[in-house]
Amino acid sequence: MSKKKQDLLEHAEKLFYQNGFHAIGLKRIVHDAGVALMTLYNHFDSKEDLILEVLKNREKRYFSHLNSMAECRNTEGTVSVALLFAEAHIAWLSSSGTNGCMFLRAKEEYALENEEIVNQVIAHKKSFISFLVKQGFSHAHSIQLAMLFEGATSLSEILDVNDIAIQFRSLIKDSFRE
Amino acid sequence: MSKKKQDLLEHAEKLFYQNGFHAIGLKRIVHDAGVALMTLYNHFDSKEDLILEVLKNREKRYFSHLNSMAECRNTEGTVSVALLFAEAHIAWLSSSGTNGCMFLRAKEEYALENEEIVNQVIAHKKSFISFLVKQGFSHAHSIQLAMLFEGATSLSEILDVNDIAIQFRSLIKDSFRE
DNA sequence: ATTTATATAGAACGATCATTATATATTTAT
DNA sequence: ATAAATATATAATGATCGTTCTATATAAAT
Repeated sequence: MSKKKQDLLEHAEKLFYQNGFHAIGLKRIVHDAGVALMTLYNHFDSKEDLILEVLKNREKRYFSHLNSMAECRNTEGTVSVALLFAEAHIAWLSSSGTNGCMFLRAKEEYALENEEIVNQVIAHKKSFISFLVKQGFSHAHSIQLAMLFEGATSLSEILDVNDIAIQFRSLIKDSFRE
Repeated sequence: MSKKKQDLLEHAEKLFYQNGFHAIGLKRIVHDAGVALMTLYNHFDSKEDLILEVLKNREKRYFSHLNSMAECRNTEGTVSVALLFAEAHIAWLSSSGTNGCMFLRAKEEYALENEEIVNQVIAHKKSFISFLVKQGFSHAHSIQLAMLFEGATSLSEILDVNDIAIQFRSLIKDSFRE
């Protein structure tokens, strides 16, 4: 991929996450990326196309992050594995910032405006649940884990991530004990 | 309160929730409320002031909703009480729509733009946790409950609320059993 | 070296944004 | 009935929005 395109994706992701999608203009994105406005339109059809690609990029990175954790999985047992992914998610939250889930925010902002964005976010969340099922969790347990993950993400906007991590682990131990 | 003002608050809340705060213009709000633009500025200092009042209004309604549930609390015991509030929250989600938590969305959109909005949302979430503590839950359990509530709200954007309710109750039973 | 592709700055487009001004009307209170 | 308060429609403000056009410059490929 072109370096300019990569710069655009990176700065767009950061700005969208910190300010929201409607709140940030393309002028600001190209300025921060150090790129001309026409270069953006050379790589992306529209702002909403840029948003779609930003989300695809972020999804790929998030799953890579989880998978890299799953690899060093020397332990079996539902609790341990769930705790493993919980730590991975907490680590993601710590480095990602405290502005909620970017996917859900995109869906919320474009709920009535862009069906493609909405569908892509729904697909992402469903494939996250599928990912958990593939890891050996039951469907019910996967939904429960997903709920806990979303809850941790939201609450990290209000409370310290370390305090959340403690209760996060505690909830998992109680719900997944064998 | 003036009826015009109430109409404005109601339509603003609905439009903000469905479209986002930056995405919706004041023209659209006054049009839907059947009111002149200057009437809005007669009742509110600015768009962001309107947002603050919408959130205050919603917070009042949400806590009223929870309290009306707490009143018909003929049962004691941590699990039963937690389940009671869980049902109240599920009922709120069912009637509120599936676009996430309006408070967090406001905080996210104005994170770098309006400190007052951010602080009001943080205060709201903290007073929700305080509410739980007042209901007799430990601090740790209150944070856990808050996390579950937020998770249910987020996940209701993706899955059917009834399916969520099942796992929601299951998580509470596991974590709050005496 | 010449062609082809990509990036540049800057202006223009039409639209919409929040906000203010103006001047007329309607409602409410005394 | 008279005065005060509130609501109305409309337009203007200056700014910003996403997108397109133009014309020049840089870079890559043949």
